[in-house]
Amino acid sequence: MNLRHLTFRLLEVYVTVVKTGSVTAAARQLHLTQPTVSQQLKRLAETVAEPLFLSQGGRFELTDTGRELYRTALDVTGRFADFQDYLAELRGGQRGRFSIALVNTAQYVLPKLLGPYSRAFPDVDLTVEIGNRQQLLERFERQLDDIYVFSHPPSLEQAHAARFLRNPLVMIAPEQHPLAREREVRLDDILQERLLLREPGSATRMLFESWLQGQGAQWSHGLQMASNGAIRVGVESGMGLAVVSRHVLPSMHPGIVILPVQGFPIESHWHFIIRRDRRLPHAARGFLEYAAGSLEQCLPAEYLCNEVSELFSQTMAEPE
Amino acid sequence: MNLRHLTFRLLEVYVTVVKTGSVTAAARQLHLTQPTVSQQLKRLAETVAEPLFLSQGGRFELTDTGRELYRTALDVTGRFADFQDYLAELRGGQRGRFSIALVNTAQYVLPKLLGPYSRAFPDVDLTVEIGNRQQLLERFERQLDDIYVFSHPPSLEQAHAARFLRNPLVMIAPEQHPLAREREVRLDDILQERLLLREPGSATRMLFESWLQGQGAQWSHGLQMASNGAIRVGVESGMGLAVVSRHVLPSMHPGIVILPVQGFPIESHWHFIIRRDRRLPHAARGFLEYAAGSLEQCLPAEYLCNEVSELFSQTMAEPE
DNA sequence: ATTATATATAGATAATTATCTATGTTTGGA
DNA sequence: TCCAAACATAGATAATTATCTATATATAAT
Repeated sequence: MNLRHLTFRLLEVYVTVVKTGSVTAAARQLHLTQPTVSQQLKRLAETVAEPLFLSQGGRFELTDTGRELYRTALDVTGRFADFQDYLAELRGGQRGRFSIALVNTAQYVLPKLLGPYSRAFPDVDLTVEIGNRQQLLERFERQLDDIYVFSHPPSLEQAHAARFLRNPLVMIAPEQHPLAREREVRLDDILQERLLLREPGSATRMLFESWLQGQGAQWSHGLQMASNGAIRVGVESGMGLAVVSRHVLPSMHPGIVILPVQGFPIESHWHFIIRRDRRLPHAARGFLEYAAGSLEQCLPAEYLCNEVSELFSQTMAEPE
Repeated sequence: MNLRHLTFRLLEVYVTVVKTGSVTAAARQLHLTQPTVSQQLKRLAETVAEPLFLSQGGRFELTDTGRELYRTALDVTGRFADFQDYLAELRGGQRGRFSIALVNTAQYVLPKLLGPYSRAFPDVDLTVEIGNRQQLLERFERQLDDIYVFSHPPSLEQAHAARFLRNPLVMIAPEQHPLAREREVRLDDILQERLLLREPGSATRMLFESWLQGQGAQWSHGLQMASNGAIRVGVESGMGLAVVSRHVLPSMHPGIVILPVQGFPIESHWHFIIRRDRRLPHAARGFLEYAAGSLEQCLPAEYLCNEVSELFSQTMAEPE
């Protein structure tokens, strides 16, 4: 037999024999029969092609070679145990890396979850990608990320999705706006106003436009702005009205009011999305588990909609 | 597959692949075919149950797990290589231990060989046992030593033997002895003298007595002394004559003369003896090889009789 | 687009391992 | 001197490994 064919198991057996000082004891400890261990020893000695023990009978004593092999075996199995610890941590989601891609709007909220998570699992390397819906869809196509956050999941053929947070869209107006004090505002009352809109690839815009279409209405004047922050400031300084996620507004938002337009807020939800065909890193799974358990502590109760655990039942059910 | 069944060979393959950065190159280097290496990699990844590479196509990149495994594999195979170095040294006879048992008389000569040997191989642990023939025979029976030095080998059934040095027995007398100046002395002339003899178990005594018997003669007065040194001093101070190995006398030996008795010196040889049934430690073999090559440099030419290398042909011819 | 190169998959097989049960053989005590 | 405990040997078998040849597929460079 060649040294190459030496297995870790065999070294493990050898170490146990040396530690216990007895073949029979080692066999008991390893849940093997005594002859099995005897034969393993014999094979090991043949492999090394040097005697490892003196006195074949009764108790035995190590030769120098045996002692040297014992040292080697301890080092080697120990080093390997380290690697297995590494794997265990990895699998427990306490270590590793994953990437998560967010739609722009979600960046106002997700840090509240990601922050505590990162503090709890400092050995996980986390990459956060941000883009509008269009950009994210491209990343999704190219399988660049492990978890995506969309308000409307792409084709469920390829992905699993679970809602985790309400994302109400509200109509906002400057404080000085004539309708700012009304109890209720009808859509028709504002269709002539100027509306600040996100770019076409944006989810917020898509949602609003499809809602509008459902109402059979059409807006007259629009002005496109690339960021939610810019829109907020624009509204504040009287440039017009806008439809934004409720989360874009800080809890206190002087200078801006939410108009109680009929049919508003437009309800939508953010989802965690994972691809069916991509192996989910343990760390990513760990994050989702963390989210399932800690969403309540991290985010305001009024927006909660924790269905994250459904992801697990979906993925568990899948064939390997 | 279980991590236990992991072989060193597999790690070696993995390390080679990572080092060369290519399956094909690794295969060439290891004298394997490319599919073999591919499959080994696959098996390894299955064993670890984590992906080790990204991008199945073209060139690949290690994952974190792959890198960690690479580190582990390097450590482990490196540690194991150390052990193999140890084995190589052991087998080269540069390291290890053995014991050699000498008859009393040989202790006057063997240090001249053992000294240079020990300086040349400082990592060999050497034990030298000394006793008279009888004591050595007992050690031989109990298989306590690796090499024995006898003048007459015990049963060759059980042992291999090879002569390495002449051991002439001489008759010595005090300088003042009446026959000290004679050209030749007849045995009859001295049979009445007092003879200082070693104890019955001694080889020198046995040899001399059997020679005497061959001559049909018998000695009248004897006096037993336990050591060659004591005998030499005894003769020097006029206690009587003695038969000793020529090697017992220093090259200059004032106060003592060698009597030119008829039939003297009694010729005999020292042999290196090794048991057939006992595994010869590599270091012991190394010593014998050293002896075969360096006897000439270590011992006076007049006593040389280097047949040590015959031991090797004998042992080589033996079935395993 | 074509081709050359690198990698993956499939299918086969001899060698080896891991393990058992049953049965000898030593060896240290009672 | 005889026994019990520990170790070794033999023979058997299912699982696994190591390796091949032949073939398919993907990638990068003309």
